[in-house]
Amino acid sequence: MKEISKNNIDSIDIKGFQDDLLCWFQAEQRDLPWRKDQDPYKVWVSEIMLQQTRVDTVIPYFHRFIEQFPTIKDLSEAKEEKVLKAWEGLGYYSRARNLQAAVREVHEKYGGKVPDTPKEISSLKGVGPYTAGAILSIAYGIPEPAVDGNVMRVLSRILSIWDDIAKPSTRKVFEAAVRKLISHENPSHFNQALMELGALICTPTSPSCLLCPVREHCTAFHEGTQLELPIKTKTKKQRNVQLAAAVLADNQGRILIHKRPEKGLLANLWEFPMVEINLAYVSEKEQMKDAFHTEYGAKIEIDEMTGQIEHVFSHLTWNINVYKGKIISVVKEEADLKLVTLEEIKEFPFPVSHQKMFKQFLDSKV
DNA sequence: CATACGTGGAT
DNA sequence: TATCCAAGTAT
Repeated sequence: MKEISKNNIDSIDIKGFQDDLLCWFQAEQRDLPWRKDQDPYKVWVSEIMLQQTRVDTVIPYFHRFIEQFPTIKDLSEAKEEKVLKAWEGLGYYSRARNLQAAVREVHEKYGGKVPDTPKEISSLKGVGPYTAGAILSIAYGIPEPAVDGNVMRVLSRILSIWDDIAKPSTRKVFEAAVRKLISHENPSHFNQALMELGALICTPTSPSCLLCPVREHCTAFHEGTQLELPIKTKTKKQRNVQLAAAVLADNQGRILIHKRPEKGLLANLWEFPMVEINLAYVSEKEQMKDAFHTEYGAKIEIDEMTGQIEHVFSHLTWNINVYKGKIISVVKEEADLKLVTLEEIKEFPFPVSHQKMFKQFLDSKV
């Protein structure tokens, strides 16, 4: 059935395809803040923020980030905590830390100029095949593929490519296709147009084929297979973790916060102390007092539960029972543990789940 | 290669 | 409500 369709890369009218695509992009492209100029730094920041993240979500973050860190030098010299605070709520926080590390490398090793070769730019932390191609093409006009989810969806339909786009190896198939199709006159607009088409017209569930500028070049449109493509296998389901957290105050009303480890989930963000709960055990409050003593060296008193938080990540779910309590003593006063006032707490980067937790705590006081 | 890594919006 | 997702990368 599917074998009937050839991958039409060799029969497609490449020049006609490029012209139709580029003409459409020229007329219909969205007015986005990172399209104001081609500053490689701003292109870079936008591409990192846009990884697995919607345009509408990114826009306000991009404005604030560029205002706070306008240049490579500014970001290089910033405290990591400030960078994470600027990233707070965007998710995938290693992006922010990798971006700063890479920007520092560019500042020191390349005199502040973002490198313009595939080899050099790909060696930077957080810059993978997609981002390397995006920066090279958009900022420097170099004809490199920038294959993201949009491009795979669009080209799977146009060229009738039935490979499973969930498999990492499949990206290479699309990169090879882009190398044949890309406009050498305008690689920047070509790559952006492919993505823009995926975002505006060639959407996952209901593509607007009748509005598509390249439908006459599209195998799927001719064969009516646009709703079957791309092929993407299911991901497996995630696990649950039961947790208990506590917003703990000392006798001056200061709150105890904890800095998460530098690797792994929500690395280097701050949180309210939290412990995993073992179901078949003594009461939750007793379990918490024990665990808080072991983990944080804190002697505490747990008062009432102020709420519950369910937080769904891409790969797991946190179910958190949130308590309020008092600090009797903190033995382990180290760098990852701080007592802060309600005013100071605003300066620290928290995951969204803990922002919600803090709101519940404030509400419970009135 | 498969899995970890966040979040909020769409259907 | 459940599922999938949105301009991916590191390990």
